[in-house]
Amino acid sequence: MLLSRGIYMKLTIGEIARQAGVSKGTISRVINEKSTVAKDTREMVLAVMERLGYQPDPVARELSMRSKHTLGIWVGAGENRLSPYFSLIWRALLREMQVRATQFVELPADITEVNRRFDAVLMFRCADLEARLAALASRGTPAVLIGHHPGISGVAPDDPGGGRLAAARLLALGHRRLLYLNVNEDLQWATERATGFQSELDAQDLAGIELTTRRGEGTVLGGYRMMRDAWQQGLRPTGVFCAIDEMAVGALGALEDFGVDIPGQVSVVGFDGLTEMRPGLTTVAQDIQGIAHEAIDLALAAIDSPAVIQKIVPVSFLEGSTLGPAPAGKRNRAKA
Amino acid sequence: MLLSRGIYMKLTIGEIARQAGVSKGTISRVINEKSTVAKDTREMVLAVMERLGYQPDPVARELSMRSKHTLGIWVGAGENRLSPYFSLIWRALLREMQVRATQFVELPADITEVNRRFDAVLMFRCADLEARLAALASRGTPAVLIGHHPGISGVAPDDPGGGRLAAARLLALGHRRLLYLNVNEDLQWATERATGFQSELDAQDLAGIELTTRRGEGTVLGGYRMMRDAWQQGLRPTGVFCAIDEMAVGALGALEDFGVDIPGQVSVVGFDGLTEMRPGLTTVAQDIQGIAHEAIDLALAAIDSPAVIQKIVPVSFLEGSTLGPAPAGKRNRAKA
DNA sequence: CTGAAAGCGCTTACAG
DNA sequence: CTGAAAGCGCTTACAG
Repeated sequence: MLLSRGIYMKLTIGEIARQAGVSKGTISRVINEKSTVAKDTREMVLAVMERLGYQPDPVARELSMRSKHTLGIWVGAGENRLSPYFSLIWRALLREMQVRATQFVELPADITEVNRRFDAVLMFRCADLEARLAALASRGTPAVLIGHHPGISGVAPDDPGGGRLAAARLLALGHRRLLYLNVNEDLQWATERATGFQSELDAQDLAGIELTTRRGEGTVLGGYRMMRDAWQQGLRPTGVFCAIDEMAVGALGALEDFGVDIPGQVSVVGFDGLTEMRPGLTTVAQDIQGIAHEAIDLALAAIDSPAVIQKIVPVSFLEGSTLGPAPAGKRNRAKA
Repeated sequence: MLLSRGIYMKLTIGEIARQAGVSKGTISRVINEKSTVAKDTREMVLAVMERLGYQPDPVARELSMRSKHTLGIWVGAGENRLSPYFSLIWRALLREMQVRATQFVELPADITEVNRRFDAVLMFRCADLEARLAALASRGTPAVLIGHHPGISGVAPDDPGGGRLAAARLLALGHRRLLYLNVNEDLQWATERATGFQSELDAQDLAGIELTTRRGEGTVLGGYRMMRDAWQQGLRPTGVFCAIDEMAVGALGALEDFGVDIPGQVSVVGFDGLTEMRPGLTTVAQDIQGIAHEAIDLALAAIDSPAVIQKIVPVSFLEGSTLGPAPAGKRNRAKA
């Protein structure tokens, strides 16, 4: 449909207002779902927007709506920015800030270069966390962590719960000989996933449970090597739980190379929910968008109050094609 | 330093203008490096901005500057959005659009859901490219490709040149027994990298060159498996060139598992420049930011003109620790 | 070389 | 329930 002022004119709230015969304020109220618009008016406006394919301009919304706050995201040198998980959480944060009309800026790794004032800063867990927190504290800038750490607001997935979930599902399917592939660094989330897994095994206290734990590099290659070595050394788990999906992908690769039937002989469960990496992967999924949402909430809250709030976002079990019942006849039988 | 209107006030151009004793217009001209500002004025303004740690608000700039155009990025279902390369190009595009004050929006995978009008759309190469181009053409929306394709504007790295570069370096270091690990899909860039590599070998026409090519999955695991199998089958290249860095990382892993000295016995060269994945990786690096820059240029140009422009962005050779001279005594010697 | 003013597209008190 | 108007922080003709 031709717009009256020329086809290349950007569609704005003004044009919608004109065609709908109401004021721009009313259009805005419809967009923002304010309750103060008459039903008829609302529907008429929506129809016009629909007909013209109008979408409000996010940049203008942001400038107009925003809280006057600037949030920084501080990615240090340590994080693996190329990891799939990081890529997802990053995009989730962007999307969230756009929706919340909050300005965000990426800080340089070296904070001494930062001249600009930030109302709050979002960080990821990293090796030099303490130093960074000190740097922020000395500037009086509140910090919020994706992860958790004593004395600072943060949001993290339910790592222990995820570990328990994985254990419960494996046990319910009859798996007794279990292998846990962990990362070789002492990372808090890794510890919690392991602890959760173990606690569920303890809680169920079934006969014949055998758990072997191995540690290695938290990558596809790391998972591959651990699984390959374990198998070569005669370990014959029926259920494998991996601290992160990358390792699960590697472990699956190794099992495939041995001609092992999945999930006929061995079931594999990962953690994070990156099924895009490996369609059909069974995994404990993080709610990445939810975490991003909470992180922004916490950051905004931290500007006004020094209260430390730690949020846990639930995880869910994504059942794919790499999980099945333990092979018949092997249940409860001791390792060869 | 305390701002006169309260410490929590957002620092704006108005405050800088007030403290510098000039108008907002002048501040803006300094920010934008217009040549029409007196040297003294400029320096004074810069000093004030520096002292206060002022940074212009990108959102306001965008709203005020922008070309009135909306660019869409169309990521289909096909791309591996979790790949490191995708993650980097995505962030580069974001940054570029921010700098260029161009509005951008991600389109849903299914274009029939798109009601909104886009002035141009940026796409990546994918399986259903033709169908997508047709969909855009029927709407009269110009498309620009990251990659290249007949009849459509696009920007791509110099894939053939990169292949040649890799070959030239390996040859110059005395490597004669070469292995090329390629992806198992017929992707244009893969073909061009291979062709470039081969063409340099042909051009130099040295004695004793042996090139083996293998194809496999374009992942770390794929590279690992190809290298492992090749080695197990007795292939003893001194130089390995991989179509993408992921494969190089995998190949290096396999060689490590065999206890092969790198680069003493074998040199490995990747493609893309993802040294973050593997510090010290020798690789043909793409200029990702440059590609993003050109892509936006082309998209903006496509709005005004139907001309088809194909841009090639140069690559560079990143010399890391996985490249060295061919082992002495093995040069020019035939394979065992 | 610089200032005053209009404008980017939207939101939101303030009236009515 | 709705309109008119001011404002978000910046840029850019237009004068001078």
